[in-house]
Amino acid sequence: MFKRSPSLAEQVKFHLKQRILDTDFDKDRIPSETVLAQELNVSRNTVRDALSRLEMEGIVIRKQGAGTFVNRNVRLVKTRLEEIIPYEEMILAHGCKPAVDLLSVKKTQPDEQCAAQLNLNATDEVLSIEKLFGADDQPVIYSITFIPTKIIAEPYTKEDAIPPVYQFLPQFCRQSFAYYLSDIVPLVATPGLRQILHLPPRKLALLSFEEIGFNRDNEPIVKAISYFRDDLLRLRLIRRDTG
Amino acid sequence: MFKRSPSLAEQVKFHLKQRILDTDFDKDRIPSETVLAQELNVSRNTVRDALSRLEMEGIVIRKQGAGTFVNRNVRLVKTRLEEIIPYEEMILAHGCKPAVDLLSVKKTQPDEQCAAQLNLNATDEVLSIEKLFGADDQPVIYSITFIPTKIIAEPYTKEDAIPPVYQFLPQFCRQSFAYYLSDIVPLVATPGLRQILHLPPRKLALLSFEEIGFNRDNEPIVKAISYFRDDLLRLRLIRRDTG
DNA sequence: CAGTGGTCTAGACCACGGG
DNA sequence: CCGTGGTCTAGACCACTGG
Repeated sequence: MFKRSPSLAEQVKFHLKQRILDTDFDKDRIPSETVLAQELNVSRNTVRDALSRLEMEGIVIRKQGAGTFVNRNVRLVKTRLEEIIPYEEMILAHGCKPAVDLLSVKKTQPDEQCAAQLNLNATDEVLSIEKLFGADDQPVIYSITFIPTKIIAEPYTKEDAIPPVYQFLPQFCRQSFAYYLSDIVPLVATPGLRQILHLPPRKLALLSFEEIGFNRDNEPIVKAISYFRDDLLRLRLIRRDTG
Repeated sequence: MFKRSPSLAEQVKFHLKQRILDTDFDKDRIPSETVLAQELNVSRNTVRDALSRLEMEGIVIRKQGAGTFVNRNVRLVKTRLEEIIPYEEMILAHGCKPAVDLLSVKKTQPDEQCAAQLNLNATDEVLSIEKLFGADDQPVIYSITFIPTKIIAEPYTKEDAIPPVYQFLPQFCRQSFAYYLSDIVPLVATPGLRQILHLPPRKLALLSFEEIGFNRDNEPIVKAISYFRDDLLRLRLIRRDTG
């Protein structure tokens, strides 16, 4: 029934997700793990793996002794912070038409903080990429990305900077991407930001992400700052008791 | 070597965490899963379970074919948003002395939004609990919690409101607590908030959490709003590629 | 090539929930 | 009490990394 790659568990997860959307389970109750395992012809562990992922996303609630149930609340969760997803997808998940506008791509001298965060010398330069993301033709995210020029290994064009950085890095820098260390910072929009994001007069505060990206050798390879219209792009997440 | 409860995997995780702090592994490399399984006399799956949790916390990095390594960067992560932890612990993790000040406990009429979020009728009241958390005697978090009075089943005193709500609920409301659905919202501090949190003149923006808590039957049972001094209590997290 | 982590299986026992 | 999810085991094969 299933092939390998992506993993069986991932396929089972996808299958169940679809079934949850399509099917009306009795009282939102999902068949037991044993039954699912037999139906899908995989081991119970694999089913459990898939269900665990769905539970992490809040799509499903498990109760020992009772069963596994669909969580109808969590259609409200549009973004899962722990996962990196392209901003276009985030905008799509909010039901809007995404757009990307590449504002600029240029080599610059990093400021002191940025140089320190990326372990750069005084003479090292960075490639700075400015983008503006729109949702239904309204600007919602403004981001600046800094990549040390010394790690860029392949020739690139402006257009190559449009996709997410973590695709640029493997492609043009021969760098793996492992994870972001992200700070969530609130701020009062500066006049410059107000103009770029077309903020209405009443909208004063913005949310920003300040992120340092690391490769699999745990070396910092990219810095990114993103400013969000939190009123248009809700940042919502699920929090659980001590896992 | 280990007892059961908490789970073996949890104990192994704890054991490894200690060992990471105490031991200097060669080039930060942790023994292989097979070796650990033999040493600790548990199955490799259990070791993997423990390592997966450490990896989620960013404490460890795994590389297929190469090994598992300590991540020395992630001492910087003070808060894991996906997990609910008492604010006192969060403050402790920042290296500060935590304090709780119970500002008020009183029955009130919920506003329209709150009533809708908690599925309340027009006549239902809520117990509102105001707290102020300090770090090294400096106020850093101000929180208000709303619990529908109709679910309160046991007599309580003011002091019972000091611990986290998700302890109050099982104890006095016979309610299980399953998860929070949390919105992250930036805002410009109002004069009232400025006074409560003793904000310095330059500090304009605050971070707030607007959370609805659900029980295991997926019914909303509590609303909480928290305002953070993000400059004193850094909100930092690890983001990975699509799990 | 040997050794690592990644995935999957089949089977066992436990703890809990609801009838 | 039975059926559910929670935990653990032993063993297998794969994919990848590094020397």
